[in-house]
Amino acid sequence: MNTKSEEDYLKCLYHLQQGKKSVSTNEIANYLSMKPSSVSDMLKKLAEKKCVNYLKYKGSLLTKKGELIALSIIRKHRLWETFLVNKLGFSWSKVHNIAEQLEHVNSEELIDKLDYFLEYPQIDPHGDPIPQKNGTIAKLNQKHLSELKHGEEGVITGIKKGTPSLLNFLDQKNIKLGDQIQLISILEFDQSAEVIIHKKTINLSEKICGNLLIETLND
Amino acid sequence: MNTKSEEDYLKCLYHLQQGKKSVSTNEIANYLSMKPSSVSDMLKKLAEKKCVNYLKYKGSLLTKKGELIALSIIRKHRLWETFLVNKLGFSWSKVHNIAEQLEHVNSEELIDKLDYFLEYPQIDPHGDPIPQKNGTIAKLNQKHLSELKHGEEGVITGIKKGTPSLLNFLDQKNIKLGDQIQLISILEFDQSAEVIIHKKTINLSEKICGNLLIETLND
DNA sequence: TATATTTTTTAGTTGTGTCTAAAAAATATT
DNA sequence: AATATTTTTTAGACACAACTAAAAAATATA
Repeated sequence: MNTKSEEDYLKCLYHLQQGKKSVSTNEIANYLSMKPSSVSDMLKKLAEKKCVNYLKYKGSLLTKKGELIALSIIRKHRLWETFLVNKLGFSWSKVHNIAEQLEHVNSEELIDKLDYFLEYPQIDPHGDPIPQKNGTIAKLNQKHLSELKHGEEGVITGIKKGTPSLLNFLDQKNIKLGDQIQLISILEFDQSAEVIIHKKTINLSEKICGNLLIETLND
Repeated sequence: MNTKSEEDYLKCLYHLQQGKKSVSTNEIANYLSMKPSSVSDMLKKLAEKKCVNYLKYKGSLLTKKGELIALSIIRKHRLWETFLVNKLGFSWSKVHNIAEQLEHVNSEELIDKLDYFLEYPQIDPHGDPIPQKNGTIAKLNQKHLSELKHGEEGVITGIKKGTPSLLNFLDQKNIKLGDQIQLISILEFDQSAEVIIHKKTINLSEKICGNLLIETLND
């Protein structure tokens, strides 16, 4: 078992190392709001536990073992966020701090049962993919709504130009960041989109489609 | 805010002090599987925080402040246990350790929303009353099923004589400890009981009634 | 009541995870 | 290449919450 602190470092390393060949001590300190000396200490400890490849003065990277632990914590974090939003009715933006605490609760059975209860979600309310139990994780890719294939679904994760009239429209339709959306078809005569959102089919104009950013699972 | 450790001591004191005028250091140490010296240290600390009335060599009792904190943690513990059993499908007996972790998650909004999601339960799956947000808590009283008033409901919290044939019967009907049960009426000619359990009405013989212990909220 | 036993507290130690300050290594500048 | 700057590590301190061992107080026993 790992302490809460160790788990925080592993998760932090996972996020920082994406697409890099090494993560510096200062980067970690900055990300976690700690002093570099504290980070050095912990890296030494995690290296001894074979969770991190750490070369003095050269930076760090997760080992396979460390990466799997990090992914299991990210999995817990994102499942709990999904629970908080979908079941308890929290808004998208208020769940992070609570999930930061819940992610450290230690029980494999709990997470298995939560996953089942949530019906094995693939994407969390922020549009980030939820790692599977075995550590696999889908790649992210954000597109315009109009770029989706017919039938493809995703999560609304951004609004390109947040003009008041657009925000008003979305508010009126109760469309929020984090909502699941599925493209049915693009109508040829005006390029407007038939979509399913909140289990209802509605039509969105070309202009609106172009301003909605959608996170999907596959290319 | 209080540390996990402080919360554990306050909760422990709440449980130990029921019906007593003081709790000894050794009792606490024994309950928490710690050494008396560690307990002395913590009692001094909690006394400084005005959570405990502590007289050297004489024992301890919670202050009103300490009691309210203890009740809020017990409230969280019992709401989470209810969630684990009623929503995630855990069995009655496996939820304690997980709830011990979840009870330390700190977010008032989380507990409010969980309470609503669970439809404001009054009793947890072990038949213990759930403290209200304001710190009030119902008294416990365990009765035989046949002692309930008509229409009264409670939770099955014990089986008087666990003979194999009775356990078999309960197993076959899928009746478990922690299940909610409501008495409709006692039939005069054989003293058998009409009850609602799992949303269905069934009849239980006098003998079975006499062996089921039910926790109810009121006298 | 004097002594023995039990309970409780105090004093000092340990491990974890943070910190500050100083030293060492790596990198940038002249 | 020598020096200055930045980054990183080491060394030592501190808070927390546990521990052991010894001292002190309370209680029981002879």
